[in-house]
Amino acid sequence: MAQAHPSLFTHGSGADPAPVGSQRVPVLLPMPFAGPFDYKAPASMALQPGDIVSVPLGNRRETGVVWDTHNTLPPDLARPPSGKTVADNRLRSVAERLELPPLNAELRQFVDWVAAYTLSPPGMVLAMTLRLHMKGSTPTPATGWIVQPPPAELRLTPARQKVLALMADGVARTTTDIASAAGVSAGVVKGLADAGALRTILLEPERPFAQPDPLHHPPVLEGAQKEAATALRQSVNARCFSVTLLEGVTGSGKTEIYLEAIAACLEQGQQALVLLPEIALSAQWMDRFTRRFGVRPAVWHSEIGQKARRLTWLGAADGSARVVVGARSALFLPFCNPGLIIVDEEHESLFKQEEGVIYNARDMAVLRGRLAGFPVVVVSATPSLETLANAEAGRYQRLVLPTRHGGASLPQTHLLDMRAAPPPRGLFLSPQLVEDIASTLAREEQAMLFLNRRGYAPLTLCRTCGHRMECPHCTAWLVEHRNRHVLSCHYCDHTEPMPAVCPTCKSEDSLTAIGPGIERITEEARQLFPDARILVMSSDTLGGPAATAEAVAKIARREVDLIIGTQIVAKGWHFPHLTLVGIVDADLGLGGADLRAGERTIQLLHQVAGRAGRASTPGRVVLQSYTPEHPVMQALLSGDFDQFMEQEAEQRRPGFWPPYGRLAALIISADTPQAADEAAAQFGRTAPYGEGIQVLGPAPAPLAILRGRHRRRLLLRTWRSIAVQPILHRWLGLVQVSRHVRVEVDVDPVSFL
DNA sequence: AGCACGCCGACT
DNA sequence: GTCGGCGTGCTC
Repeated sequence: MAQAHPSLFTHGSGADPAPVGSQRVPVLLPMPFAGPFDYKAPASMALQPGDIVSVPLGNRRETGVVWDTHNTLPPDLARPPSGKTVADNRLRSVAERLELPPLNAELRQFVDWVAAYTLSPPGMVLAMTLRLHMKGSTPTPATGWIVQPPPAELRLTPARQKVLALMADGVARTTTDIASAAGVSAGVVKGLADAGALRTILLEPERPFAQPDPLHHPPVLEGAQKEAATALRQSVNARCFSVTLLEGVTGSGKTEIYLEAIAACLEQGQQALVLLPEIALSAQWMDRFTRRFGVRPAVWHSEIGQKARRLTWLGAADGSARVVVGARSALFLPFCNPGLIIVDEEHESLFKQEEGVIYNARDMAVLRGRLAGFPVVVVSATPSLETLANAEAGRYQRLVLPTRHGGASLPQTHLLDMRAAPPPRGLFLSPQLVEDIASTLAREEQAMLFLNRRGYAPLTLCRTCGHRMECPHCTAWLVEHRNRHVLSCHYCDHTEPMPAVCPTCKSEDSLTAIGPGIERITEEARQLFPDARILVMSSDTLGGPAATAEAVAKIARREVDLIIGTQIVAKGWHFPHLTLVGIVDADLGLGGADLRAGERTIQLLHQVAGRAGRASTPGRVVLQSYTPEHPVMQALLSGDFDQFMEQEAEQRRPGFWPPYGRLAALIISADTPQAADEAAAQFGRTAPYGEGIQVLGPAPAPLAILRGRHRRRLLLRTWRSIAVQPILHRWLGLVQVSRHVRVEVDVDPVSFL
């Protein structure tokens, strides 16, 4: 029969009753649970919130963090309590506390808020912080050797003498260091140790982060630059939450100015974080930082190695990493004393994480600053409408740098009406642009062609039967990559060989490339300028950060005449000899019903245009467009972005589109269209309603099939005064979807695909 | 997220 | 007759 007191009979894996003198602690695990799990721990372990612990879970061990008993969320974001509490006698015991710095209260609160804001399980947000990939439980500190008086009978071989000579300075070294420095084998070291001439000593943990010196090389600033730097320094010195928009055209010296904010932060003994949209591409940024502060900053992004990851994490936690520069995930590092976050290129959509925990690092940076009480600086030449609206409303301070510095002038912009002067059939560069490139090259200056499309041609069509080559797993055309003789999907990893005949009608030589990609433009340019030294910059031609840095260096050394690139060229590079930028298809990106298509296009094209004429020679920008009357083209022509953004604002205001309202998207995906439709219809039927609340959809997503999954979208739009999270919570609770249907919630969506 | 438990096809 | 597919459910 059932045991009267089960707890009396269980043993081993720890379901015994919590004895007096033990505590019940919530532990948040890096897993998609609704909240922390409770464990018990002996009072002698004296666990505190923030302690990193190892706990049993099922039949394995997991690393988690002792969490707070009471939540710190505002009512808007708080979730309904999960309800059930595990009885004392079913609690398992915390296995050990790990020798790692605890997560401070500020970071724990940040994790909870981000989880609540994005409707993600808090454990998944914690996982972004805990990405240490700790092998084993405790990190073993390295051990080294130092000399000690040898016993009299020690035999002194030549190899041993070399080691002892090296070690005479009393510095502790590891076996491998000794072996390589003394030019002997590791066996010699071992032999000396066994003979009693060396003894082990714990090495100090490595301090890989040299301290940046705020006085190393201060810039000479004047006028508006000086004022802006002073204002930023004041914000940092105030040591309280504020947000400042630092706005200035490309080449106006924004970086130098915000480096002054970092200097102020260093002077106060606090840590600074710089978020860049694509850290792997920023060799030039590192150089500027190093020139200013004398040392390189700590770096964080998703591809750094295990060791660097660990060091930067610990450096952030113990304060030895004074400045960290990183991609969006660096926002979740456990800084012990943060004093400043800079978000450079704040308008960049790369700050939006679109998978897993869906969040915008720019907005969450502002949140972290608010929770911990330090300033945040967002930086852009073309600020997002969201940020401009915040500045307008007085929530953000706005600093504007009106001119380029160092005598450089802004490039002149020319619009080419492609309807009036089209290129020859099958070609994509208009005669006027070709002439401009030719004369630029003749003057021995550099020119650039920009087209934001990889590959040779975006569409392959059969002239006989009209068949289009499409991805079998996505609603997308296959893009021809002629270099590799393949067709490839840009939304999944599908790649197939270029077929010889049409797969439908079997006609030979009937498949035709429609439209240009960067490879096709390169082909055209090689024919037009056979003597020019051409460099192609795209993610296909540049394997990684090292190759990108080398390409940029080649351009700076003037070993290239014509650069042909995708958006990789728009990343803030300094190309001093570049004087002409030709934009092959300025209209690209304006199609589709995307809320921010215009805004994004103008940001990208302005950024590309900004590559021209950064030194003393004036630059020229030529835009090829079939819609020159479009407001985006006109704004690029006049350079009046403020006016363009005001027009955008006026279009969004009446329908309470962001930033004058809030959006959240529900993306429903399933293996079959029926399952997706059924789930989407259920969400449609139970959609929230009320004043200031509206639901659009369900509708097939523009990418109706992605990686073989059928996708439907719904869009919740509310007044700005209404929080979307509680509405979404209630809504999700009303619908029970089958296990094969996935529902993603995207609060503040950027992409509408 | 992992991992075990649990029912239906192709093999030693 | 088993090994193993991944569908479902649980982990304090």
